[in-house]
Amino acid sequence: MTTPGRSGAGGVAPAAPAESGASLVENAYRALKTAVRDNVFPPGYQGSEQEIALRLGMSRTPVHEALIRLQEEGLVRVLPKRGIQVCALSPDDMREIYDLVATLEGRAAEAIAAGDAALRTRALDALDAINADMRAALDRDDLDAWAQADDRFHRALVERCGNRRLARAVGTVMDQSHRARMVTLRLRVKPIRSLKEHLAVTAAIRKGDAPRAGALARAHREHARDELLPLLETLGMRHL
Amino acid sequence: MTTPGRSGAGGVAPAAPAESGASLVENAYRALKTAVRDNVFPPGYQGSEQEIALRLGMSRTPVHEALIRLQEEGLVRVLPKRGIQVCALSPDDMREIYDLVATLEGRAAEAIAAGDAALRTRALDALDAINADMRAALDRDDLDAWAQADDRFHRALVERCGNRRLARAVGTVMDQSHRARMVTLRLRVKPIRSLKEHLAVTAAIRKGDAPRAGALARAHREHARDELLPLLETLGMRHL
DNA sequence: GCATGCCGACTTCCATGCAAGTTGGCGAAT
DNA sequence: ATTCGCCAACTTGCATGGAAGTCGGCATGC
Repeated sequence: MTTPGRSGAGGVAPAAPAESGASLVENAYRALKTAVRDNVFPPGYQGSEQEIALRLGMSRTPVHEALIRLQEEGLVRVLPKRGIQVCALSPDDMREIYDLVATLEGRAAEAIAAGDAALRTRALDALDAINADMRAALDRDDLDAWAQADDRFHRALVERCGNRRLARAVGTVMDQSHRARMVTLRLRVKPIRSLKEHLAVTAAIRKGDAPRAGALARAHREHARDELLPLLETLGMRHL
Repeated sequence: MTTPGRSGAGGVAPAAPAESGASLVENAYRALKTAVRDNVFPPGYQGSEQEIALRLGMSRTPVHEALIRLQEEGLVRVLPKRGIQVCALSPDDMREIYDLVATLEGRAAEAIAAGDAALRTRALDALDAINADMRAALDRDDLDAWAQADDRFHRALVERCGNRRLARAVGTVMDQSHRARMVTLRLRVKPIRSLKEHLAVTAAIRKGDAPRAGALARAHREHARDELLPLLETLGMRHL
């Protein structure tokens, strides 16, 4: 029941910030996606469409449609007549995700390095700025700012490679794993190595050395995976 | 308008083969996907949810929900209050798709070649059988059978690499481009080269030479792209 | 005590109605 | 002849109600 009386208490989305320009389905989609990403919904199952609709102040229909989209993206599962469930990720899922992302970001770095001057220049401008931000965050020991810069670096890589479908594919699995990354963020050692590897990738792109840029970007994600997976196994995190 | 009077004429799905075990949404989803894949719907825009619902013998709701899924997969676009549109693919879209598929199938071949003996053996059994079928199809000059074997080879590659998300990502873009591939199938020269390259990939996997298997699989798709794209440009196919 | 069958509360599924928005064409004014 | 404005027909967005399915708990039989 979850005390529907006090709807504004601390629920999934406080009566919806709503982004009033969009449709209700869009609002529901964003609110639910954010809620899953930020671990407002734990990985286990949660509630019914009715309950969510109540909390978001709308009817069941737009919630239902938003859930279809989220299911398509692998964030939730709709059990035929039993409610909805937030997908949990096993270590094997994380392996899949890192493998896929390593491959695609490798290709993205390759494509940028091999691209024409205009593409490369614009990408490098963005990457340099992000690298500077990351260095500043490291100097301040600001872990959250570091994580944000890290996200931006990887996103810039795939969004500027000239292949929107590749960027979308990466985005989908990154959404799936966002929650897990946040959980493990503070468990890891100080991520000084990341900046170095980002700089190396950037340098290879600047030189136009496509194979090297690709290999470095791929290796970077593989390092992260090799650091993360044993940690998960050790902590016995079967699903998160 | 498309003469809604003669509903049984030769429409999208002849009163639905229906797969009675599933839900209406699932039926609508499959019927529409098949219709788009098989070019029953031309790339331009088509009709309204109402019309489709009529043809499939159901209400608007399940059709609407199926369309949401198809939109998420990039097959159709729902224009806010104006109806639905089947997505057309530009040559640049085809470039994106081939680039993405080359990358992912390359990685899949690599993973299989580097995988443990059991994985490799099972994959090789499947690939060998498919290669035999393709050879037989070529000997019979059966282009349709060749295309089917080609599809099966590439699907086997990604479905047996041990990464379901990779397989799904490939499947999504292959669905998008299926129609275009069918259109161009008969324009190309006799695809004797494909079999050779498939055999080379298979051999590299058998030897456990992962880098080579990956490079060959990647090159195979790049060859197909280099053969297809100029053809599209020449024929002035801006969208299909 | 333990297994079994039934029932009620809960869920999604789907049909339908109304509201709101867009478009194309017709008529009137210039 | 041309342009502008309005209106009717069409579209999806969303709410709601009934139908069908699933599960947990309770009563009943052993």
